[in-house]
Amino acid sequence: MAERGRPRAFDREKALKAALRLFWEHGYEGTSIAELKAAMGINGPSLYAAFGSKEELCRGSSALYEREYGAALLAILNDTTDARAAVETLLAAIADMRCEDGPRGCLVSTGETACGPANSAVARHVADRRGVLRNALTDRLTRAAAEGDIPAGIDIPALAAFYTAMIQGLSIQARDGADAALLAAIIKRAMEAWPGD
Amino acid sequence: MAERGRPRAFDREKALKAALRLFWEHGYEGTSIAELKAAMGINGPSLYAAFGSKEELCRGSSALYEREYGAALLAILNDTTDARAAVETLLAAIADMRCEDGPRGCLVSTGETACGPANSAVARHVADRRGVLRNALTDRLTRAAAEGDIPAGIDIPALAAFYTAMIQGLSIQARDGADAALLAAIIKRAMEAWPGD
DNA sequence: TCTATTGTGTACCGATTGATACATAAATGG
DNA sequence: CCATTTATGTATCAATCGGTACACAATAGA
Repeated sequence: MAERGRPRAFDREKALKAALRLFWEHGYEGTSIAELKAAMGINGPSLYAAFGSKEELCRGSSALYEREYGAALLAILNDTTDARAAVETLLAAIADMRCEDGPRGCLVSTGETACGPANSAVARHVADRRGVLRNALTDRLTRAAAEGDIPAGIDIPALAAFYTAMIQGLSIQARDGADAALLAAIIKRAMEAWPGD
Repeated sequence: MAERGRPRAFDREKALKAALRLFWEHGYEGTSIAELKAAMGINGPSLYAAFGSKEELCRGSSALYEREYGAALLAILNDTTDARAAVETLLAAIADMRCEDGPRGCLVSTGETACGPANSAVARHVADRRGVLRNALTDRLTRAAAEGDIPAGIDIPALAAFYTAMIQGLSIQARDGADAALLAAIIKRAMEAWPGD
């Protein structure tokens, strides 16, 4: 059974991608519906019919971001055999993140750290995603400790928070335009803090 | 010769402080003139007569921030004899930053990383301030290398960028509500990356 | 007191914000 | 064909945005 009614004239995924790009570059409050409509190539009613509201559109973009960018980060973290290499490769991937030819750095790590009272729900959502990334790091490092990749007696949550902070700092500096060599040097230095080296 | 005309009925510095608090907590785009007027306890014409525009008010708040908060950070950095202690104390001060009972973390380090096209000048201004902090770190570490506090052959700009990234990560996590003990543990870990340890 | 100067309070400006009403177009199922 | 369902395009909504016109109040110098 196919879909009833007039078919949608635009590609939902492509439109979502255009929205993601705008939110990534300008933030939630810095992106207007007018700009979204233009970039997505659709008009108001189509946007609201397909996505509900600006906030729901943002959550949809966030979900797309997780699929298209976040998942790869978690895969690096979890699938790299050596824990140290996993973290180092993760940091390198963060430094290399970019939305097409647009904004650099991790959207979640720097996103909506401050916003107006009316949009606090969006800020909380992004902050929660930062928590997810930190939890993933914590889990991976806990596993590393169990596997002997990290010496006993190391404060794992603190170590995870440290590398989370690195991700956030790298993302800000990437967004500010730091060149790849500098980011690589930062990562090299960050790995000097790896326990037991 | 005293001032002519009707005297101002509000304390300019106090009003600026109230504005700073709002910008710190909600960011430039997340703060409306209506909220500023309410918090500053003045009406539109008084605000515009005294401060010019929202953007100029923000720059004024930024200048106040530098005097009230930034200067102390630079003092720690430059006046602490031992370079390692200077950096460690600086990081601790960042972790401890707070606007009264309001937002935590360094305003500049996390501020306006994304904003709408209309406000890009403000974003550039804040990004420039991040550059100032990084330059101050670079200068201090260059001095440390010259004084022998840091071994020869260390990439000083990279080391400065690393600790700048730490400041940014600490600021984000402080803003997100991380407790002081965790931030202290992050700093302890960050100092493990100090060259030559 | 008179004039000049500056700040305050009200009331309002055009523009933009996020979001819709309504008529019409395009598809499916019968 | 018709009825139903869904999408599009135009035109617009009330609310809020940053910013001001204007009348009046309060000071200083003459």
